[in-house]
Amino acid sequence: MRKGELTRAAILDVALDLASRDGLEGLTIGLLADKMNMSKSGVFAHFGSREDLQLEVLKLYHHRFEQEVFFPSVKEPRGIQRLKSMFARWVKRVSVEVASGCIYISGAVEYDDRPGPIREELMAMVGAWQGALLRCVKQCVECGDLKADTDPQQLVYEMYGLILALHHDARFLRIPGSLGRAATGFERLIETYRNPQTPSAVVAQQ
Amino acid sequence: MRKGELTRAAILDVALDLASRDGLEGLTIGLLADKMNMSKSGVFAHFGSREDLQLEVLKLYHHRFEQEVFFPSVKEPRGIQRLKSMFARWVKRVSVEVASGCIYISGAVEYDDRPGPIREELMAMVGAWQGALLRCVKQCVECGDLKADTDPQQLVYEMYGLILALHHDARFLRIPGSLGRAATGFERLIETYRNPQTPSAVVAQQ
DNA sequence: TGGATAATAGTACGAGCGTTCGCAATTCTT
DNA sequence: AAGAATTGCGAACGCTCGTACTATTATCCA
Repeated sequence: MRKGELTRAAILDVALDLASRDGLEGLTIGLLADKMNMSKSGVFAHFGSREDLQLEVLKLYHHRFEQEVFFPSVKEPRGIQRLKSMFARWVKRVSVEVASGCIYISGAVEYDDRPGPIREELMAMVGAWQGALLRCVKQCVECGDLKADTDPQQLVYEMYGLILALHHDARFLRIPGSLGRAATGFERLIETYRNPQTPSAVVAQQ
Repeated sequence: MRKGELTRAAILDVALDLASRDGLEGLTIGLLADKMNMSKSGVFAHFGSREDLQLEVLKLYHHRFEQEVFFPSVKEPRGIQRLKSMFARWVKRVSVEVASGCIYISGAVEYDDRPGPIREELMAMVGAWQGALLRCVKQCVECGDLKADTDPQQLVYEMYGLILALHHDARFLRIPGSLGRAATGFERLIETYRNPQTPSAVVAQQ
């Protein structure tokens, strides 16, 4: 690996930290150069433009999210167990991000009315994650873990709400115990949609 | 009313629009002056600083929120009816803000890690609203509309999550039908916590 | 090890930011 | 209507931003 690629990776790593804290839109080349003990132009040269830098940071974040949340969960068997794993890892990740900030969430606010490639990329990523959740819920219905009349979109919507509330209450309002409330909310959610004819689901409930 | 106060109010009105769209941090005096067909210094003179302007915008938003959501709801009789009114008006307000943006929500992301008077003010306002919801839920428990073992904080948490998800899915992802999902989620929520020994609550359900 | 190539620093530019200040124009008051 | 007070404009300041260009230094490969 050449030196250039190495420093580029190091820059992106620091940039992800900064963007998590201040938002993608708050990410600035000057501050990034300071943190890297480099000149502005030295940092800039690794990316064609600030927007390219932001896109790379976004991709890096997505990659880490997949690595920490998605991939370990799809190793779990289909059904409620996998869904629980997805949510648990998601909560864990966000609860860590309570200190650093979640780019999917802050990005959703920053780019809800700012067209361009970053918005497109962000929408695609968040959409992909919601899509993965949706597929998992549908599998839960198919295999009988959840009621047949379950509305998958509705369930995903409410799961997302629990995570957003966690981010809001824990990171912004600094209310203690938010993590437990997310977990409690999820359990109640699952309980509502659980198929009473499948006691095996109860057993699978660790 | 003197002319100065009149233009000041007009400026704040436009500023609220801009801040809803671009966030409080994205609110800029130059753009505001353009929209007002005034000079930058002319606009600036009405406020001691940009931060003061932002604080005034925040207060104006809070006032409108109270006017549209809170005050009409406290006229409803205590209990589940008032809670339903609060949520319904809240949803209605946010669904309008899907086009313009909600400052409570965008502000929570913008100022989750930015200390200062704006964060303090914002936290106080959001805290006050959550406090009002909390009191209302407690009254629901006291008057028997909701189960005695209801955790009020938990219920408020989940209500907030439904609203955040609405803002996220409708404004950022532009998913149709999100409004209905918020309503459905709330109904399920109430159903879970409803006191089965109080059929009167079912009657009150419009 | 020497020459080609890549990586970084330095400087400068134009734009936009919040803010200051002095002056002109308008509005209010009596 | 005249004087006083308020209101708004225009220009300028210092700052930071992203970006372009040039020169110097470090790294890679034969």
